[in-house]
Amino acid sequence: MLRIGDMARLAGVSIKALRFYDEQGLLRPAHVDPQTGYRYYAAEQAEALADITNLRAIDFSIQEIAELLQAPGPKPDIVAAAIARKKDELRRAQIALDEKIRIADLLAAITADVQPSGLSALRLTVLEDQHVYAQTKTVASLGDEVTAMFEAAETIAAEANARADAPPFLIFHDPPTQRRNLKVEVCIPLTETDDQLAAAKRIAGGGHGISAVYQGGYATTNDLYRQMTAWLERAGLSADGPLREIYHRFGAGQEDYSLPQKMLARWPAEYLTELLIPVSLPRST
Amino acid sequence: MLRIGDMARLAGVSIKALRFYDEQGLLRPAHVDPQTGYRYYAAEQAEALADITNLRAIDFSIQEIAELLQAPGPKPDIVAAAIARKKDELRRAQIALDEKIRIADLLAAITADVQPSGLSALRLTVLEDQHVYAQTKTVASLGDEVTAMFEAAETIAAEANARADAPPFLIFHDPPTQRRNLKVEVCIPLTETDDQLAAAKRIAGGGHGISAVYQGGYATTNDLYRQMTAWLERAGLSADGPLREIYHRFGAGQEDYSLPQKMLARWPAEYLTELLIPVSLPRST
DNA sequence: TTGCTCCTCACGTCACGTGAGGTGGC
DNA sequence: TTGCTCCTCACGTCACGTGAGGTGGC
Repeated sequence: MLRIGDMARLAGVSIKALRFYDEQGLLRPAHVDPQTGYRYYAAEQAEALADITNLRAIDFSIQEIAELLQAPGPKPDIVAAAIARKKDELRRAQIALDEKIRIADLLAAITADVQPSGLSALRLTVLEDQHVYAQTKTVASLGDEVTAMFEAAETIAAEANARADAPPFLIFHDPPTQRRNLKVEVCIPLTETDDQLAAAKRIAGGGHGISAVYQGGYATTNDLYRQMTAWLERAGLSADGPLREIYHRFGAGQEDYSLPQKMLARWPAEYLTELLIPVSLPRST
Repeated sequence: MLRIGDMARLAGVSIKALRFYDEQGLLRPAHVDPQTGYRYYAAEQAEALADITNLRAIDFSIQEIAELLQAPGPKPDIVAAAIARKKDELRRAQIALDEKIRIADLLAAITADVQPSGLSALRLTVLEDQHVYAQTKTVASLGDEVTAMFEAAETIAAEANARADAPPFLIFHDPPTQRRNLKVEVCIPLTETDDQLAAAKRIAGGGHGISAVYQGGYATTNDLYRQMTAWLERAGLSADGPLREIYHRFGAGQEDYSLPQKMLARWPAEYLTELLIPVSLPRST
């Protein structure tokens, strides 16, 4: 019989870890002295412990190991399948890590330029899947024509009772700096389940964007957009999709629909608008 | 002024996160209503929050961010340097992950063969740096000659008062299955600081090994060794260095030295011996 | 007025590490 | 006998998430 310290040294784990495995029921000592509480392990238990440390080395959790070792059926097959699944998990973690390194590069590139911390104002955004009601149109100019599109779209979404609790947005298929005849797409977020509406569609996420928020009327959109693209350019990055303008707080007619209070502003000074430029992450370096 | 929910939506964080940042002093609301405790944020605070979320996205801890934002000096430089350091950290994490995937492959390969869980008996070991007193010699056969080498080595280490609290081991520069004239190296672990002893040296770690522990006399060494190499071979792996036999519990003369009780056994049946075969991890797949 | 938003506790997470304070074993 | 080993609490970790139970605001 081995005392806990012997077992720990033999297996290269801490005494605390062995006590923890005992407590969790993962590896009970072969014998516990009822007087002293001393744990005694059989030499053969080193094998069970090896199972545990081997699996811990590839990020199996204690619970996963417990389930694995209790599972009925042929052990080697079950363990092999579990390792294969874990490997997939590790690969996904690797992809996530790689993405983080590329984001670090992106942030580093931006830092050089933007004030005051170097990062402020620009926020990295992860684009999510979205269900929207969408209408695309080439408008002579921004303004009333776009407002009318939003009013109509909100009304339709409200009638279908499918509006989600998220801000509407505008996709600029032409840059906003192009004053005349720009193709724009009005988008109203819908609850995920709805697919009754004809113009409902899904915008696939997965990518990243750089966004900035500003307060006030829409007169500043163009300036900010120009500044953002200048920053991106100097950072060696470029847009990877059309600009989105997201209306977090805005003025609305609400004749045939109504919006939650939090989205509404009485005066342009209270508008809250986000400009979002999709970007692709730099190559890993 | 924005309420906590508005701020959260705008920045893509949870309300709970904002309360936590407040509590941690990372981002205090511009105003807190003394009556209700309601937190109100200024729209400009969205920029400070963007800093936080940007840095969180690349695994900065809350504390790191707090230190970074408080640090004196030119922000963009400080932030850029911190991002560079974090990138190194992420790279190291990536290397560690890659290693785990390769270990998963190694374990999967072994699983197919070994009973009962498929992993038992074989334990993955990470080789550490070690300081040892070492003597190499070609012995006619294993047995008394090796024992004498250990006795002499223990005595010398004891005289130098440099013995570390770790088991002695033998390196087989020839396979143990070669019965006659094998080159072996006797190693006694030393405390790290000692370099007075002439035959003291450092064994560099960093690699991995596969090890198995057995109880009893040394007659079984060869059998187990053969079994282990057979397992490795069938798993498509091969040894990447000489076999080590590590004596966790053994018989010793102790004439001119003495060892801690835990290392000693009275009879061969109580011996505890580990066989360790260095292996290189499979290529990442 | 009625939901909706916000508030403050309090607890859970994960696999142990770090003491504190005390006893058993060779 | 004296260290050495072991024991059991109790608390900390990290960045929030998940309620519970209650109040403010439009």
